[in-house]
Amino acid sequence: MGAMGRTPPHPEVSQCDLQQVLEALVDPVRRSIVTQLDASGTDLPCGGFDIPVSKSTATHHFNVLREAGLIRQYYVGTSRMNSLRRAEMDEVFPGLLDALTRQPAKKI
Amino acid sequence: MGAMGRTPPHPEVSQCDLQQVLEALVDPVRRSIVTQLDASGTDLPCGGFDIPVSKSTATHHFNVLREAGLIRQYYVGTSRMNSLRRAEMDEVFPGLLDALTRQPAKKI
DNA sequence: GCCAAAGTACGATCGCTGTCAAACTTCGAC
DNA sequence: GTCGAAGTTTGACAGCGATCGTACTTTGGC
Repeated sequence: MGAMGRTPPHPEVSQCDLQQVLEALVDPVRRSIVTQLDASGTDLPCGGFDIPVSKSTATHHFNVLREAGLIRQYYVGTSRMNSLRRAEMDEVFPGLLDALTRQPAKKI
Repeated sequence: MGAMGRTPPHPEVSQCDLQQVLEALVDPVRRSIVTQLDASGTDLPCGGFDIPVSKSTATHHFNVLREAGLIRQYYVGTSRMNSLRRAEMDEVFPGLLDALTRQPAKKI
């Protein structure tokens, strides 16, 4: 058991910052990740997304999303699973994710 | 009558792009402009906002907001008035401005 | 006509961030 | 134990965009 076995830090819902959430969502790749998560309705591993970037760049994007409070991450084997914190986000920023995921998920 | 007398180009509501709108709203200064416009309920001249930037920078921000479709601009004397295109935005991106202006307008 | 007020246009700068490749770590399967 | 799959870490790089000062334009008031 090493660093990979521990779950990374997640912000509390109450201390989520709108500015940080917006900066996370303004990137097309990250917004696509959120949209895909929302559409799938299930948790997905990092490799389970259709995004046009390298693995290291993907890692970066997932970190930004997690630090903003948008997703929760946990390990299952070697896979890092990603879960959309939908209900929590709706609680703090009602209507925001609705407004963004309502849009047709454009190809990026 | 010169360049100042003509109204600058405004995008149609139908051709407003979510990505562009998000990029416009992610900047704290611009988001503050939108929030102040929404709160005031009236049109305001460029000089009528509480924003911590120079005049030339302010011009840039207003241009970005206009090109994204968020505000409408027209001249009254030497003043350039700014009007929030609230209803039109609500039509294309329902809930978006609601979610953003609901937040307490933080000091920037 | 002259001047001040309100913005605009133009460069220049500077920091941030998205990107990748390469090397590394961890875990599961065999 | 070896190997491959899945991610991470690190360092480097490139491009964008927010910012400012300065010079300029337009308009209205006197």
